[in-house]
Formats: sequence, C-alpha cells, structure tokens
Amino acid sequence: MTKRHVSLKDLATELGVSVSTVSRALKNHPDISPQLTEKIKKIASERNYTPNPLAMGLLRAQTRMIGVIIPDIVTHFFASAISGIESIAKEKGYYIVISSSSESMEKEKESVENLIKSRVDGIIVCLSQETNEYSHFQKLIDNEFPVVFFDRICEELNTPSVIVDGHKAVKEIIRHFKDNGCKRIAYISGPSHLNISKNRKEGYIEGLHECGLIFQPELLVECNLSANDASLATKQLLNLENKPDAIFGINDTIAFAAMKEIKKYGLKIPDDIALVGFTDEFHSTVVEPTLTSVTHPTFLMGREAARLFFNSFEKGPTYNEKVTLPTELIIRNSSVKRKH
Amino acid sequence: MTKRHVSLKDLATELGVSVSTVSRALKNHPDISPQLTEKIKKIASERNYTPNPLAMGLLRAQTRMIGVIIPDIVTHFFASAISGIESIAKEKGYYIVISSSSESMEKEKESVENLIKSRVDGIIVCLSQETNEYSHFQKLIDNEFPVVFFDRICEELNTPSVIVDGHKAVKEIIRHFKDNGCKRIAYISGPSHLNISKNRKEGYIEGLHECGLIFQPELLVECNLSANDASLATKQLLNLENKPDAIFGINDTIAFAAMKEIKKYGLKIPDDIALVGFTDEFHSTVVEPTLTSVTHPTFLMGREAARLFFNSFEKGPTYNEKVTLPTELIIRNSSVKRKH
DNA sequence: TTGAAAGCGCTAACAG
DNA sequence: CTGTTAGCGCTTTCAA
Repeated sequence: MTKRHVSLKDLATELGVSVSTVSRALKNHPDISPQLTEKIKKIASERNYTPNPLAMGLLRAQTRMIGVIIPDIVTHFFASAISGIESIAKEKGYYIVISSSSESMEKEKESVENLIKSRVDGIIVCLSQETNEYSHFQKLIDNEFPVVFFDRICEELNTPSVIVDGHKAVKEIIRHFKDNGCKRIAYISGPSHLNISKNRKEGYIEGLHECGLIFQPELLVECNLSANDASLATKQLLNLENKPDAIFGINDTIAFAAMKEIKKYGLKIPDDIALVGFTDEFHSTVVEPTLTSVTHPTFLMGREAARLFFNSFEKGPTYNEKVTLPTELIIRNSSVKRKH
Repeated sequence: MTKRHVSLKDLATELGVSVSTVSRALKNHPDISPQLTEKIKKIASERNYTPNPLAMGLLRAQTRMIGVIIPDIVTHFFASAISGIESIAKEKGYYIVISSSSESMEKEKESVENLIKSRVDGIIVCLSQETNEYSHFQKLIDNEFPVVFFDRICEELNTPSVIVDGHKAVKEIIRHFKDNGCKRIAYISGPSHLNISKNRKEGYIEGLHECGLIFQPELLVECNLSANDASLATKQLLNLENKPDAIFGINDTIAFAAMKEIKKYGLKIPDDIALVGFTDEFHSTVVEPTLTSVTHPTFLMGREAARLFFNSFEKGPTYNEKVTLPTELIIRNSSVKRKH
C-alpha cells in the first residue's frame, strides 16, 4: 500500500495552513474561524483523514487497548465473556487484545509480560487452573496498573473482581437432588486452590448438611477440568462399592464427560444416577437426556468485568469493587427421577 | 501507575551517554565497544526496559497487529480458527485484534473501518453470512492492503484464501448415505450466495448423480445458519408428503437443531432418518445418537490463513495463493441404519 | 486568529 | 566509537 493514511501534515500542506491549525479546527477549537474550520473539516473527510492512534498513544502514553487473559478461547464460557468485554470496550472506543494462557501458569505469566510490553492500558483476567501463586499480578497492582479478575479470581488480591454465587447455586442443586430422592450425592470438583472449587465445595458441604445428609469424602473427587480427567473421576465414582445416585459436575464439560462415562457403564440417567452441570452451554439441550444445569451469566460477566475496569480508571487505584452475579438452576431431564 | 516504563532516554541519562548509543548497544551495533554494550544491556535489563511499540509503530508505520473479522466468537469453529491464527501470529511477534461482525454485513463494514483506523497491518476475515457485496474489501485490495479470507470467502476477489473441500466432502456423505440404503437425501443449506453453500450444493447434486439418485428440489432447503431457522427448515422437510430418509446439515449447529426437531416428530435417528453434520464439534459425541460429521480442520485453517497472511507480506500484492484443506468423514451412530 | 516549536520514544543518516 | 539531528503524527504551550 503506497501511502496508506493521510496525516494532519498532508491536509495542512494541501490547504496552505499549519498543522496546528488543522488540528485545532478538527476539534472545534474556538480560536479558529468558523469558515476555516468548515473548510478544513470538509477536506479532512474527503481525504478520509483519521487520527493516527500510534501518535496519540505516544503522546498520551496510553493505547486504548485492554489485555484479556483467559485459559482458552474455544470454551464457550470464555468466548462469551470475551464477547461481553468487547461489547462494552467498543462503546468506550477501546480495543481488546486476547491472550490465552492454555490453562498454564507459565503461559499466563508470559501473557502478562507480553501484554505489558505492548503497553495495554490494563488487563482483565480469568486465572488459569494451574495458577496458585500471584506475584505476576501483585507486581502490577503494586504499580497501580489496572487489573480486574472474573470468575477464577484471586481473593487475596486487592483489585476489582466479578464472580458468580457458586455457594448458593450448589446449595440449590443439592436441595434439588434431595427433592428427587437422591441420598448419595457426588461432586466432581476442579483443582482445590481455585476459588470456584472452594466456593462450590462449601456450598456442597453446607447443602448436604442442610438436607440432613452427611458428607462422604469418597464422593468428592477432583479433576483438572479436562474432559479426560473428568472421565477418570467419574470412573472412580462408578467403581465405588456404594455408588452415588447423583453427580454434580463443576462445569458442563465435566458433566458431559460424566454423562458419557455413566452411559458406558450401562447406567441410566437420571434414574440410576441424576446429573447436573454448571454453566449451561447451548448443548445442554441437545444431549440425551437434556442436562440440568446452572446458568452462568457469561456474557454479563464479561460486561461487568469491563465495567469495573473502566471504573478503576476513573476512581483510581483504591477502587476495589467486588461483584457477585446470581445464577439460576435450569431443571431438565438429567436430574428428575421418575420413581423415588 | 506513576512512571510505567523506562525509556531509552532514562537509561541514557542514568549512564551519562546519548540515546543513540543506548539504542545501538541494545541491538548489538558493531560500532559500540563491547564493554559499553555489556554495561548498557545490563542496566537495561535491570530496569526492565522494553521498547515502546507505539514509538516503533510510528516510525515504521506498522503496528504488528492483525485484524481478524469473524461472524462471532462464541461458535466453536470461529474460536478455534482464531486460536490457530493466534498461534502463528504469536510466533511472529504479532498481536491479533478481533472484531465480530455478528453475521451482519453492516457490522462487517464497520469492523473493517475501525480496524483500518487503528492501523492494523492487514486483516484476516471469514465473511458474515449476509455479505453479498464486497466493495469494502475490494477497496483495501486495490490499495494493496493485505486481506486474507478463510472458509467463507469471496471467490472473485484477487487475494489469498483458505477453504475446505466441501464439494468432495459432501459427495462422500452422499455415498455414505447411499451405502446405508438412503434414497431421499435432503440437504439443509445456508444462504445461497455463500461459497460454502455453493460448493456443498454442487457436491450434493453431483453426489446424488453419481449414486444414481435424482435431485429433488424439495429436498434442498435453505436456512440462515441459526438454530432457529434450521428447526424451521427441518420442519419443512418433515412435513413433506414424501419425507426424506436422510438429512445432511451444512454445519453441526444445523444438524443439532435438526436432531431436536426429528426427535420431536417422534422419528428415529438413524432408522427413520439418517443425519450427518459438518464441522465435528466436540459435542458430536455427546448427543444421542452420536452425530456423524465431517471434520473441519478448524485450528489448522486459522494457522493456514495466518501463514498466507505473512506470505503476502513477503511476496507482495501479487501473491494470491488459494489453499484447499481436506476433510474427513467421521462415521458415528446417527447415520448407520441397522436394517436396510 | 494563526503559526512555530517542543516533545512523546525511537531509529537512522550524518558528523565528528 | 559516540553524539547530534531530523522526523514518524500529533497536541500544546508560547509567540505573534
């Protein structure tokens, strides 16, 4: 491309005025005569002038770009959150730059570094499942660099965050299982250092308690959030002498994997084993039986995260709002037993 | 954040040398004495110096950012393609900026404009399903601005592109249906102006012909690629006096929707109606029956698109490689009739 | 009412 | 071997 963009200088020489005059005219500076302003604006639009963001960025020391670090982009939940972030970034005239951590803490650290190198104005992050050490974020926060967490957050860090009320959601699930006659309710959790695992586990235990059920350690298994590992975890549960009659997966991916495994064992869902997931992806309604799940307001979560981000710009480094979004249990066929 | 990044100037004053000396030392210019170079590098790394990409961008008139325009980000196929693009962009030290068209031509045009405004070095795009007019890309190509298409491409435009061999893939599907005793094979297509619709339709008609079946216009229905519209299209087929005994959906989303609808009608898959999709999303193996589908090398497609993009940098505006990727039919339960 | 000049961070001639 | 200067595109004092 020969001469890609026209600059103020181009316009200035064409009009025989100075660059500063053009600059001023374009932003309606009162000092410039209305006629000149008019004339300048006219040819600016004719020549498709658009300000060079690089130059502006240099000047203002900001890029109007937000770094977004997520475990991966192909999982519906993350994609949807990104979509939410993008929607409000767009309104504000910001761009987002996405960087996947691939669920690896090492790559997450790299992402942070690269994003900083590219001078993003701040970052919005959902932690990798491996992340159990937060110095790479602590450093930024200490430097008053805007950091917002969503979903998988670090609770100790003094920075805005958005989460979902997993505690309450799981209690609802347990109640629902109980209402359907389940007595041995298993929970396939994620890595125990993750806040989502912790919250949901608390909800699990408290829920059992409230339903007069006792917590059986062998019914709480952990997996690394991959479908494969979830299958293993499910097998472990199904090989129990005293099998569970209900399984709750920490997300829908886990629940889908569990579903496959249960079918492989020749057990019936929901009659032999009731099943509930979390996140409510589109496919919950396609699988057989349709999957009962907790709706996770994914898009909204992204929007909230972005909102907090822009707030932290305005309100400064002391700003530290924590948002908790509600969930809703959507009951489908996988958890409603016909006889009990 | 007080003083976010150190500059060459900072280092220069600290060391009592000039900026250019620092600049040169950092890139191992032979003119600078080894000792000085060593010393400069040492404190540069101590101070965490990283070059300011804005300044570099201004100078070189390039941002090292690639604009990526996709219909949406939550569909697995697009997310996966982005992932592929990102993987090779990263290798080259480029960032990608994603912009969704939401399947709207209007928004696609906006995306192009915004991306150009933000001075990306080129764009990689998968057309919105509405796009039937290409002036917004033509303009860029005329200006020798790098544009690469993937999957949903404009065949007339003289620019690199990556597609999948839909023609061949569909012929394989028809053959497979035939082998399973199907005689009335329906095809739920997308908007007819899309290249993917056209290719697959050709494959459909040719495939029927090769199998000694005749093309029945009522068995070819179009939908707008949404699950909703696909349900409608399916209904239309199921309401036919002479129902189809096989349905092929242009992608898995369509196939899933068709599956729901067929079940609702109380028909059995595959025995009453065999079903095949396209793209092979993860959930193909979770639905019941498991969905026969064509694997679409989504990640690879993104990588190829990115590769072509960088090629077009090196080889200049005449470069116009067209890549066609192979597919593979993965046979599962939705298409294998037990009796025929 | 308009222009000149400096500076954001960096590189690349051009001088010494 | 190292420093000076100009310039990428823009805004913003300071002068006129």
